[in-house]
Amino acid sequence: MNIARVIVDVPAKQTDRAFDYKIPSHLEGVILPGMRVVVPFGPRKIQGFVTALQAESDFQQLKSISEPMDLNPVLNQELLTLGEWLTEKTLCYKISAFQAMLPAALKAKYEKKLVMAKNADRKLLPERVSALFQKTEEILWDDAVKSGALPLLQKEASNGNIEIIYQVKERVKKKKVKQVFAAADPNKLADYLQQLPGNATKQKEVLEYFLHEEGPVDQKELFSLFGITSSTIKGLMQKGLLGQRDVEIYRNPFGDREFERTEPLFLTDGQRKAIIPILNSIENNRHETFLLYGVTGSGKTEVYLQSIQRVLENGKEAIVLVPEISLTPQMVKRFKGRFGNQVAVMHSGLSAGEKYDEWRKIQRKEVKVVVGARSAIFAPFENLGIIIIDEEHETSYKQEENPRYHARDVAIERAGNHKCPVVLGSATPSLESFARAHKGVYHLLTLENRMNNQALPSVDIIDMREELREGNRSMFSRKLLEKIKDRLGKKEQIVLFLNKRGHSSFVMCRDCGYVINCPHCDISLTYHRYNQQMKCHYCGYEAPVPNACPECESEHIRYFGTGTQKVEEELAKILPEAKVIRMDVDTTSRKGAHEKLLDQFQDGHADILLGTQMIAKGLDFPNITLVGVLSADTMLHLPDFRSSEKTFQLLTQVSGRAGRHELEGEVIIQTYTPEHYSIELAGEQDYDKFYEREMMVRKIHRYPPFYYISLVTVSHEELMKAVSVTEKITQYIQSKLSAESIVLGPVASPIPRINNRYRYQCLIKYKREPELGLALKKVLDNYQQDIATGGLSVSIDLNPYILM
DNA sequence: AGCACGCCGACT
DNA sequence: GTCGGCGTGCTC
Repeated sequence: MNIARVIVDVPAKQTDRAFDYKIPSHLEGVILPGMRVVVPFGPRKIQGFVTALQAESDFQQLKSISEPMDLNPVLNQELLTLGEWLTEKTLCYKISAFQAMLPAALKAKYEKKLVMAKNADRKLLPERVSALFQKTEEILWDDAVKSGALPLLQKEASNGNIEIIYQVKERVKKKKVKQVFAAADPNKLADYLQQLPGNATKQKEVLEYFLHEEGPVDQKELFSLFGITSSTIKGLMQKGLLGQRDVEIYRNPFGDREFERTEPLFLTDGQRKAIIPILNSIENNRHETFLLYGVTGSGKTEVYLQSIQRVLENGKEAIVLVPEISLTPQMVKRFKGRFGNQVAVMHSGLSAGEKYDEWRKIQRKEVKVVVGARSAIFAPFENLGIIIIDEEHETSYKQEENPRYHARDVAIERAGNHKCPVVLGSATPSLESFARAHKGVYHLLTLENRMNNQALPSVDIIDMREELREGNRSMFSRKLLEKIKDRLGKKEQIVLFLNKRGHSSFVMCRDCGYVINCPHCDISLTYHRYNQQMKCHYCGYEAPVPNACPECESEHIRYFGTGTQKVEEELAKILPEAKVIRMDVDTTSRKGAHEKLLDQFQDGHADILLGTQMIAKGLDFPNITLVGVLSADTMLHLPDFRSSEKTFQLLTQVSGRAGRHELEGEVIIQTYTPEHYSIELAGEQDYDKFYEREMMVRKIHRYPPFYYISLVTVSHEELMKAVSVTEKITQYIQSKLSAESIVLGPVASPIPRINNRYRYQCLIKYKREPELGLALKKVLDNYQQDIATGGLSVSIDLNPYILM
């Protein structure tokens, strides 16, 4: 078994297979499946993943593995197999699947450099070249290109005077601290202490310290303790009195924060009824998917916590997924509070190094629970007892780049491997999941009442067209304003929700109606007030607001649409006494800002919390009695068959923020389309009715959950190329499918151009097409050349969540 | 994805 | 005659 099958780090069709390598004798038994290795590949060296060991290979001229990159495999057998599965399910490259399962820190970094050959005679080198090597031993390739001396250097390389080397490097280093310890016994230290000259005061102090404390001490601590620098330590080390070593440590994103321990709460009848089947499944090692459907505030989290507790008692591990956006300190607190340092947390707010450290805690079995966003589903546990997905309906569980996986699917696959339950929790389940629960594919568990039986808040829907007709042109309806004033008077708190950050959404000329678009994308530019710039959210293009309309030269340029910033300004104008905290991507991007703002609000330092998406979930403050949704329809008109569902879910989630404790809550929803069923039913907080209504719509239009959908998006710099390729793909797919399936296309994408690339697409709706995956694979094969060199891009999503 | 190899046009 | 353009095919 001295041959390794290796998947190399070259994401391309032609290299999407295993390459065999010899394992050099000194590495036999060291190299194991799941390890990262450095291998020679053509003239360069690259990273690869060992997927298996074997005794023989069909290939004649095997090369040898250069070196291992890990002491222990980073992928266990289950994850290796899961990688294969991912590849098939999402049509991605094997290497992409493996990399998606690991923290980004483990992705290789490559360096290409030039060094002088060992036997090269400096004097024989051209002057320009030897001058370059005067300062450094090695020259980075990119620097060589910039210097313009590359042709010369290459010539010397072919003469054998210069070597081109390829290096594979780690992206992130393990964090280490230097520790100092006594390297001699106390007697010897005491002896030396005597011999030291009187002016060596610092050395004396340090030695005296080590007479009592022999143990390793962080060097930093010594520095601050005695006001010394490393030279003092070095001096003592040279005398053989002290020793120094590097110790690996974890970065600690939570500081030395203590989390207050909590005990399991007494379950309500409803919770108890819901948890029994889950515990049953845990005890019997049964793979089963539960849909835990409970209104906001019904205590789903406690059900999760106690299920996990049972899993831990059985010596197994748990994965909890929460949407990125609600992975708030509040959420972390609940899990760390219950399970202490058995919990690892993985979310995008952590640096690459911090994520890597949390991942290593899992890998080393130092923790038993991981709470994290989408990618935490790949946590390298080996003894999973439960997987929980909170806010199951959230679209952020779908990865929108390759591999385009849905965490829910991965969860069910992994739970199948481990014979353990999956719990999907939501107050507003996705139609797909609720339908599956109805069909009995998932086991439906319902929490009907809020804890302490609080009433759901009362919801008022305000028709903003009516307001306009009656002369109210502000963004606040009279009723909302009145209620806000009322709460301000009572010292109760208010949450205002707006689904848009920034200032205005687009810039338009009032005279001719010209909307300023991005020159590279077919999308309007967004106005950002802080720097007076218009920005494209797709390609990053930025430009100042023009003084005059580019079309008609009118100076009546106006900003349309309302963002959080603008609301904040407006509030300051009409309610100057109100203290407002604004929470959106712009105010929470700094580390810890999120928590700080929430703490401020909780401590009553503000009356109004104004924010986007991110305040829709998880907030649980007793003093909130009014929730205002400033514009319910912002997402309703998106070209997306799920827009009604998303609107309903969002409104329901936001409404749930009010009146969770003793005080009763009220919700005001402002809208221009009050008659739309998703808004009307959100007002009535009737999920079941919404489900029925929406299912009818989906059935008529043949969308999920009645049909599966797949989306092929083609893009190219030339419009005609994009169109013709999409046309051919559409025809081919059509010819491969049964009569019940529907192929829509080719049509321009909802955003027909991004970054100067034209985008066309083809949507496939089907009930059963076992051959579709194969056909789509063939499509990719067929256009492989154009994709590789012709600037063509073909992306395939087998279950898209964003149709743009 | 790189990179080498190879086959054609424009220059010392 | 050679330098360098980028099309083609290979990487264990």
